[in-house]
Amino acid sequence: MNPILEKHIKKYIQPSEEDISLFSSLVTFQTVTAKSFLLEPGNSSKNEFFVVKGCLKAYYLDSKGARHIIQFAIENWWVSDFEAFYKNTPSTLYIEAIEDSTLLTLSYENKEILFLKSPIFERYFRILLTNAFIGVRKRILSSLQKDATERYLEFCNVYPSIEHRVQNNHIANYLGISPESLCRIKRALKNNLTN
Amino acid sequence: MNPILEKHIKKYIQPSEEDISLFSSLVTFQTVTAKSFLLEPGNSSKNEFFVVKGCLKAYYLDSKGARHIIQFAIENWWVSDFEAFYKNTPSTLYIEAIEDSTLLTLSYENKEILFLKSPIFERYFRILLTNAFIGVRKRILSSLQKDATERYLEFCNVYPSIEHRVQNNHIANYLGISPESLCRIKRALKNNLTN
DNA sequence: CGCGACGTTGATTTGCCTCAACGATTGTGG
DNA sequence: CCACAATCGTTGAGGCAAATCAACGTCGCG
Repeated sequence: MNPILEKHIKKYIQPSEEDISLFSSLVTFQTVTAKSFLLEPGNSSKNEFFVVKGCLKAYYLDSKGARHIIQFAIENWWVSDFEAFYKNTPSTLYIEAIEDSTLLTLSYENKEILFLKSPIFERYFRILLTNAFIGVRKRILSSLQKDATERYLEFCNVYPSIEHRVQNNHIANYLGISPESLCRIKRALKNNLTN
Repeated sequence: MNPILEKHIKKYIQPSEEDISLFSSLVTFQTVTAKSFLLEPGNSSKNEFFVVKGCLKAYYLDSKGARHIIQFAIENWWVSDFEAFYKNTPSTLYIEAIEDSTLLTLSYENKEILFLKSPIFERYFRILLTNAFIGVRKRILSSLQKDATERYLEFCNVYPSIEHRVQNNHIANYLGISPESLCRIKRALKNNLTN
């Protein structure tokens, strides 16, 4: 078993040796270069990815072709197309590597096998999902009640390490503002610091 | 077991008779009048509520005292303060009945007992959470990429029944716009239809 | 070296908020 | 059951934050 994932699992549940080796046998190790696609609409492979090292982005294209980044994934994050994964609907999500990355891949079929043989992992994924849900709820609240500057500062707090790893227009896209606005926000903040 | 909840459960999993009667023994039946509070900050009782009949709203008050409705709950919805429920942090959420409602209440302690004795319900709640997560993600996308008119139309599609059950300013609050704006949006839409 | 992608800056426009006033509807006590 | 208050919905005027449009500088790369 990959030690990073094992450590992550043991933060939430206490699996037996057998549980761990079962999980280990069901995931596959993978290294990808920057700009590789792990998921594209039309590609029907249903996988969840655990980021051991590197950085990914998950985004949708809307009906006008505009891109909307919904999530970044760095070390210790799981990322997948939840909707396609659980609802058997065609995927509309792109998952793309921003940096050269090493990943563990868990297929839909293997996840079902995992749950059947070691139901303790239902709990693991339920807890992760709860945390993700709480985080997304917070993001809704801030998108509704906070202005762009506040949201940018919040982003910097939540993802201090990402801030220098992804380009400006990706962050602007995630925050739902234009790259020009983000640029002006950064300038205003810098001026405030030096005055 | 309440037939409405039993039907809801059986949409997602196949529990045994014993599972169902265990669940039934762990929830309590409750009727409340409109404007009753089911959860308030400071009230440390940790419960999840299943709406058998009626309508609730869940909202936060921010540091400036402004209210932000994060969720409506009607028939067949579960509602709770996820954050307090799972993280043992003090609750900052209000859950309030909009209509006279009948509810089933599941306490934190009983939910843990439920999971211990009938782990199949881990799966039930994991699936519900996944669906909720997908819904909240969609809401983020629309709050970031769509204007107020589009968000209102989306709301009407997602909650056609709620639209006439809750007052205008609640819907505006949920959408993150002012009641005045929502009023103007409705007028503009009506004019478009008649022209 | 030259091309393309990205970041920066300014000018203008736009969507929505805030404030204020007034009409409609609901709820309540006499 | 009516009268009045309180709450909610509607409309207009003015202001602000952020988008859009356009231009230019900079950096990395074939």
